[in-house]
Formats: sequence, structure tokens, C-alpha cells
Amino acid sequence: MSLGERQQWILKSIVDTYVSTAEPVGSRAIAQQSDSPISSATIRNEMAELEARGLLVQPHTSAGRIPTDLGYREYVDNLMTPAELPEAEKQEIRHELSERVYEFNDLLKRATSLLSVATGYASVSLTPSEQFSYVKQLKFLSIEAERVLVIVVLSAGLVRDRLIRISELISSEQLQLIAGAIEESLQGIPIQEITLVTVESALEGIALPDAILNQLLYEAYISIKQADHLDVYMDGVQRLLVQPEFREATEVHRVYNALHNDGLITGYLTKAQGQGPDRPFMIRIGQEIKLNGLEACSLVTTTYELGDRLCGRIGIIGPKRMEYEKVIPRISFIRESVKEYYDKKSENFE
Amino acid sequence: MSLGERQQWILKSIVDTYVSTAEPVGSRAIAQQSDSPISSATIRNEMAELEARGLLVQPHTSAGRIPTDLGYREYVDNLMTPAELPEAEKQEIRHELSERVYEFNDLLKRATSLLSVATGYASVSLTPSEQFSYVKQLKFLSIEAERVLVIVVLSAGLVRDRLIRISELISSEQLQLIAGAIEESLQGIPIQEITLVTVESALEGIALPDAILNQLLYEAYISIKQADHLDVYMDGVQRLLVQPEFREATEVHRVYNALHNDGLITGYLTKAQGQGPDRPFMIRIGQEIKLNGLEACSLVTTTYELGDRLCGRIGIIGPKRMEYEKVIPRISFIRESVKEYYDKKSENFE
DNA sequence: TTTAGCACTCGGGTTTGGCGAGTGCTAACT
DNA sequence: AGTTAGCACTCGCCAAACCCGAGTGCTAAA
Repeated sequence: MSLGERQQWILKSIVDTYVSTAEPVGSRAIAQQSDSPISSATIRNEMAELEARGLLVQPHTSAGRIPTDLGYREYVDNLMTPAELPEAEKQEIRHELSERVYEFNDLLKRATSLLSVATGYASVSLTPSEQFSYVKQLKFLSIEAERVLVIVVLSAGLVRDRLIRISELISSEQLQLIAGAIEESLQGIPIQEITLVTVESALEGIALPDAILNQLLYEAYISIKQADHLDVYMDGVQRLLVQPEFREATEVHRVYNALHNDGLITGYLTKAQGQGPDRPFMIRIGQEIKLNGLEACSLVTTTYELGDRLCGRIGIIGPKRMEYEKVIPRISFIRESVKEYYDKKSENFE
Repeated sequence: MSLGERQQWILKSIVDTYVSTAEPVGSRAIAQQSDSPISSATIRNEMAELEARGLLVQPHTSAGRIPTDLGYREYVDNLMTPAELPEAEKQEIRHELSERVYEFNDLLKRATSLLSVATGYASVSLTPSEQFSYVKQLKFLSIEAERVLVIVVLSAGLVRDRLIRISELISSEQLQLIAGAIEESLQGIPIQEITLVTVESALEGIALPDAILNQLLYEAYISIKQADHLDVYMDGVQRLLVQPEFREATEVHRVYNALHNDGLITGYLTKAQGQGPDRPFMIRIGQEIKLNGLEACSLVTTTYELGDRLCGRIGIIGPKRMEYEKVIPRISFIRESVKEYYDKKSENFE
């Protein structure tokens, strides 16, 4: 590979121009750019070269060029220089971020929404989780006769709960006893490895009818499994859909289906979770995303960390023709702001 | 008003045909219908009459007629005869409804999804609530040092909770004491009427630093207010969007924005909640829905009841050109199935 | 090696004309 | 009086023809 300096400059110009106009860009447009030292003819030659190398394509003869996935890749890896955000915008985000936020998921939801506004594309995030979580606490809380709240506290401090009904009256003490026994038997076992049998082994020798015991076991098991699940927040999809690449209703449908196909995005982002923190941004362009329907999109996400165990993912989905230089610093800043707020809340609520 | 029998028959035929073809229907199409006793010329005369009465329109000269909102209204009120669903489909729904359902909201979500599949349009539902709910229980549960789970039980049995952090260590007993005091002071007060002041009055004379007391009060207050909030589930929007009325991308956007404008649908359905149980179905056609962007849609919803206090809403959003005769019995059946499952679970969890 | 000039290509927009579905009106029929 | 056949008319849709202009690749000169 290794492009000449002039070719780099031309490629960058083409990408920048195409990003802002969404129209194939011709040699003249580049040549007329204020700081261009070279003529359109020369640019044409270089463009032909860039096309031969697979970085550009012509949608048809007599049209300008547009970048290929590879062209964007080159741009993203070597050519762009993300700009720092202006202080005013930082202030704005910091201010908006804390409005009407009552718990962490609110904060994340809000951050996701802000990210969409700040970038103008669709945003997604994954609720935090830890890689190998286990059950730290399990409680049965008697709410009324025959109704019990099952509370699961995971190792990293996540709390989930679930309301169940049981068929018999049972005292708080007994409930506590059972919960304690289950809790103890699960100490240190990663949730993925817990099975119904694991849980069952806990209750040897507790003096209660089998029926009720089995029900509680089952409910505890379900609650634990549910506790580990991830939510995905998505916002501003309409901002993505108004992009000119989706002028066709069928294109809109393809993207819509991909995004709202339950669990598809979640699964994808979860797999991406593995990315090391050395390369904080994951940028997938067009075909590189393997999800059916998102071929015309790019996905830029990053991992956010809370405390020293929890992490999640946040980022945006835009057209391939995306303002990468603007998007990156905004995701960065929001990632940091979320962490900051989380830490602040942890040590001292307002 | 009062249409002649023949006019009724013609109007019904036109609506039925238009619903299935999405094309303006002409006099000949009606005349050729197998059971038509009359000629196209007569039908033309009647159609002109129906148009004069505002029940039909011609999109342009030399096109057939399509129903106006008023035409659909007449159809819905007087002409259609909803069919009972086949037993096979009932079985199917009953079977699907209970899969992987772990608590009521799962059931509702599942029901909503099934409704969309069964009708082929988008479906919406509102989580259950009661008209004048009050706080029945309030609990603070100490999870770890400095982390407390606030649990609110509403009068109808709804349970909501929220994890908070507090800045100081405080014993379980003290937490219970505070929660008890707040709980008592709120007995019988409708949630809408609770203010921060109401809550504050509870803690006269508890011996703890003001700072921590105030924080707990505030958190309790927020939790209570949050407990009352409604969720909306929506599913199968893509089924709506592929309808031919939304072939234009801009139309897709209008509908999309209306549906995903946070709180818009919720608010609308909540207001509709008031509908008496005498008229179980609310059918809003086109302009009758006052929401910007849904002019081409119809909204058919019904109230579901759980126990004797809780109720919510479930229904579908389709194009005006909707198979009302098929939609109604499906909503009915799902409403009943949800109630049935809820009751069954209440008395005896499998 | 760069650039000016030029012939060529081809997509997009506009115009034109024919086709056909559907209508309203009139006159005949029951 | 109500119904029906016949017919002229309207108008949206579609395809063909057409032009325009943007952009190219090539060639030859600087």
C-alpha cells in the first residue's frame, strides 16, 4: 500500500467533501479547493490510481468518485485528525447529562440520547456488566401474603429484582433461611455456570414441603439468570434514517429491521466487548459490520468503565459517510463524563 | 344520514376491496363481484351519492373511489361484522403467550408482540396502573455499606424499586424506622397529591443527622413518584411501515417520529384510559387521532383489566385501510388471554 | 511530470404521446 | 321511476425520445 503524500491529501479531500455533500466528488471540485496546488488533470490521474488500488469507485462513468469501505478505512486509520470539542459544547453536555437522572440506567439513557444529539446519528449503548459475575447476595423479601420480591445482588454491585407469587404462606424467617442457603451455595460460582441443579443442591435438609421449596428454587434460579441480562438503549434512529443514503423506503426498512431485530445489536456489541482497552475505539465500516441491513452504515463504539470491574459499551451508528472526525471526540467525551458522574455519585450523592 | 341498504352494501364492498388491494376501486370491480345483482352504471350513480355525502372520494378524475375517514367510520360503526377467530389460532396464541414469561411485564410484552404478529400491524400496550393509587408499603433494604434499595409497593400490588447510594453508614434498624415513618404518613394519600413537603412531615423527631435524613426523604419521594410511571411497549412497527401507504420515505419518517417521540403515545393512551368499559374498543380513524404524523393510520385499542383495580391498554396501530374485522377479535382474544393468565398466576403459580 | 484541451460517456430531468381505467351523461329499456 | 347500455371525455401512468451537463480518459504541449 503506502500512498504518496499527494494521494493521501487527495483521498482525504474526497472523503471530507463526500461526507459533507453526499454527492460523488469530481476532480474539479478538489482542484478548486482553496489550498489546492495542483490541477484537475493531475488529480484525475491520481484518482485513477486510487481507484485501481480499491480506495475509490465511480458509481458510473461520467460521475465523480466516492470512497470504498477500504477508502474510509484508510481515512479513519491514517488520514483523519479528530478535533477537540469546544468548551461550550462540553459545558452543554455536562449540564444536560445530570438532568432528571435518578439512577445509573437513567444516566446511561440520557448519555445515549445526548450522544445522538451531539453527533446527529443514531446512538446505542449497552448496560454495564462484568465479564465473570457471580451472585453476591440473594434475598427473598415478603411483600404481602403470597407475594415475594426476589433480589439478586451481583458481584460488581448490580442489583436486579423480580416479583413472584408463591402458593403458600411462608414466614419471613423461613424465606431468609432459604435465601441464605442458596446464596451460600453459589458463592464464587460464575453465573454462566450456574444450573438448576447447582441451586437445588443448596436446600438439602430444610424442613419445608417440597412443592414450595422447589418453587422458590426455581424462582431464584430464574431471577439469577435474568439478573445477568443486558439491556440495550438506542436513540435518535430517526437522525440516521433521514440521511440521504436512505432516501429509498426499502433501505429504511432494511436498516430499521436490523436495528430493531431484538437482540441482534445487543449480541453484536457484547461480542465487541472483548476489545482490549488499548484500542479504545472500535470502528466498523460498511461490510465490516456483518449485520444484514447495515451495509450502508458504520458503527463507532467504545467501552466505558465504571469502577474497576464493570464495563459497558456506547457508541453510534451512522452512515458510512460519517463525520468521523467529529464523532470520535464526542463519544470520548461522553464516555468520560459518564464515568465521572458515576464516580461522583458513588462517593457522595449530590 | 341513513344510507339505503344498497348503498350500505356498496360502501362495504368498496371498503373491503380497498382494504385488500390498496387501489382505488371502480364501479366495475364492484359490479363484477360474484354476488352483485346490479350493474356498474347503477353503482356509479350510488357512488356519486356516497361521494356527495362525504363517505368516498376520488383521488383524481378517472380513478376509482376510496373511503374517507367518515366512510371508514360508517363501516366500523354499522357495516362490519367481526369474525370469531378459528380455534387453531386461539390455541397458537395461548401456547405462545406463556413461553419464557417470568413476570407480568414479560407477559404483557409477549402479548403485545403476539398481537402484532396476529394482525400484521404495529401493536402498543401500556403497563397496568390504577386510577388513584397510593403507597401501601415503603421499604429501605440495606444492600451493602452505603447502598440501599428503595422498594415501593403500590395499593394495587405493583412493586417498583430503585437503588440509591447514601453517604453514611446507617443501620438496618434505623432504615426500617425511617421507612416505616414515611410509609405511615402517606397512608391513603393518592400519589398525585404527594409532594416533597408531605414526605418531610413524616420525620419529625427522628434522631439522626439532618443531612442523611433529608437524603433518604428525597430518595423516597423520587422513588414514589417514579413508581407511578407507565411504560409503553410497542412492537412490529416494521409491519406497519411496509404498508403501501408508506411507500414514500418521508411518510415513513413522519410515522416513525410520531411513534418514537418519547411519551407521545403514552400520553395519548393514558388519556384514552378513561373510556368506560361499556364501549370496550376505542377506534380512532385518521384525522380522529390528533397526533401529528399518524393521519394515515388508525388506532384500535381496548382496556384490559387485572384484578379489580388495575387496568391498562392494549391495541394496534395500522393504516386507516385496516382489516378491522380481523383486528377486533384478535385484540379481544388477547385481552382475555392476558387476564386469564394473570388470574391463573395469581392463585397458583404453576 | 504536469497541464490544457477535447472528444466521449452516461445519468438525470423534461417533454411528448399513447394507453387504459374509470367516470358522468344521455338515451333507451323495464 | 328506476335501471342499464353506450359513449365521449378526463387524466394518471408509462415508455420513448431528447437534451444537458458533469465528469472522465487520452493526447499533446509546456
